[in-house]
Amino acid sequence: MPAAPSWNAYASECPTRMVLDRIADKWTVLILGLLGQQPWRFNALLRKIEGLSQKVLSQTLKRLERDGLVRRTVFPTAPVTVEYSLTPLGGTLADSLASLIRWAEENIDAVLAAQHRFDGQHDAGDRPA
Amino acid sequence: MPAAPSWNAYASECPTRMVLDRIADKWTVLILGLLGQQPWRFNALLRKIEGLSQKVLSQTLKRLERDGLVRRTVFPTAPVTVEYSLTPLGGTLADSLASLIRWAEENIDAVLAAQHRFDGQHDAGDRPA
DNA sequence: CAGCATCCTTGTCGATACTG
DNA sequence: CAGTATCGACAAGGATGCTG
Repeated sequence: MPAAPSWNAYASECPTRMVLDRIADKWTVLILGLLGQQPWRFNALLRKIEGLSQKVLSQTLKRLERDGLVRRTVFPTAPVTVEYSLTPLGGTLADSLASLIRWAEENIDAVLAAQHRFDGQHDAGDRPA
Repeated sequence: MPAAPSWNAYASECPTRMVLDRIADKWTVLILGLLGQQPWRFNALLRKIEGLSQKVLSQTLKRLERDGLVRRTVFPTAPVTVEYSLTPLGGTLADSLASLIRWAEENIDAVLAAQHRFDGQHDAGDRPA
């Protein structure tokens, strides 16, 4: 059934909501962004993505594996080596997410400028120091 | 300065992180997804996006306005009418986000199937009932 | 190396009530 | 209609320590 089942992400009980909630996540975007380039080992991801804890990395990878987006490959070396890579399904998503990262990096200047303008007018009430 | 300042979203203190954190948000994706089609009024958005509370909608819209992605237009009718629309900057992002929603709606079947397979093998330990 | 288990601190969000 | 204010519940996330 490649047909359009007309899922609707705007309906609260729609399963797409769950998926959207998962992929619309800062860490997921960054992780899949890296996996889109090449396979990575656990600790390599951890070092690459600053501010990410093992706990969250572990959780997120497990979820992504369960969702069929990431493949976990264990090499029976000593000590054990584990490699994470994209599945074909994950590959179709990684492109969209990479474009998000690119957007952020390309438009951060404009966003920062907009924030300054906004804070100048609406005299700072709730902004972080 | 259209040049590449080499921002890096993988550095924890990089401002792009903040932006990424904001746009990689379920509600932001859904909201900008709608605004990409046409302008919307506050309560219309609220009704359209099931499960979204006024508080979160209000917060999110304010942030998006501050980031220069959304324009808030007040019409001096009685009672006052407020319309939310995309700025040009927001427009460049809305396309990427719309593709995320589309991905979710198109691939939800594959994800659901993967979850079943996974849960069958790794005997359910942490899944929600 | 690649994790899991635990504690405990945040903040995020939903529900409710009130204002211009 | 378009919000703001307050409260309380819940869960995500960081820090730490331990395992195969």
